[in-house]
Amino acid sequence: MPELPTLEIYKKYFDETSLHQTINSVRVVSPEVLVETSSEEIKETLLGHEFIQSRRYGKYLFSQLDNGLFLIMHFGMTGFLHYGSVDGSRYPRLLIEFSTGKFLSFDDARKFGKLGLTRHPDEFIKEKKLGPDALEINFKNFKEIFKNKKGMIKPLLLNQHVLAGIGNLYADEILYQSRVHPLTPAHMLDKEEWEQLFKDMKRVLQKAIEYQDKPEALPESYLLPHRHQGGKCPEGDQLNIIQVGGRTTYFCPQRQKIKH
DNA sequence: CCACATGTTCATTT
DNA sequence: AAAATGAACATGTG
Repeated sequence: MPELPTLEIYKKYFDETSLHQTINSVRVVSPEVLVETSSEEIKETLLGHEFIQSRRYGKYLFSQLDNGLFLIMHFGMTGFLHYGSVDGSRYPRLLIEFSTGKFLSFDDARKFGKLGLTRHPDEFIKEKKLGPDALEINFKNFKEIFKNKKGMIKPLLLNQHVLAGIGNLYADEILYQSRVHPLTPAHMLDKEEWEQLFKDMKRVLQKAIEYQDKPEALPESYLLPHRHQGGKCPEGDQLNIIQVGGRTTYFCPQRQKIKH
């Protein structure tokens, strides 16, 4: 489920389990997930060192080592971290063993995840042309990034170059909360709708983190618990399912009317 | 066997 | 440059 709230949970998990322990062994199980680095370089960088802190930006987690380098982690669609014994991880791609005998596994069945190294996360973020982080951005900048954008609102929310962190599920939730139709051209939204969208984006992301990124467990008044075939809007209408920018999109035709 | 999946990137076309 | 569309990536699940 790796969207921003997921990453926030992963960061907490990483910080609580994997800091300040010397790394005793490193196994790159699937070199295919490495970007601009090699198994050898990963080993050299990690071995004998320890993680001292981490930073989340959008859907990325940067884990800093005591040698100044950062392990970059992106979790794709099915990636997650597991700390403990090796058995707890079915599809390990990178296995780190600490001096305590415990393992940290970067697990990713589908291998859409990516691992890399950098000395400067800010440079990496710049090179990747990532937009502002959805949880950090203020309203002024939020308005600014959509200025002159003519595209549909949902693909823009999903575009990591515009705004970093929002994925398919929470994009649907944010638009639902804001009563904005996913196909609405960005320039059609008025000032009040932008304010609503900004407010709901923050609220949804924070709520998702509060609920441990379990979309199904959100309150009944949210879209996500009903986001499945045959699901109904809490207000009674049948949810519509359409494709937007190649992604499956759920919305309530009553709540979210297209403007024109 | 088929359809679908929380993400990103690239090619093609408008 | 922008924006829309579709495919590709690799693999599990229903």
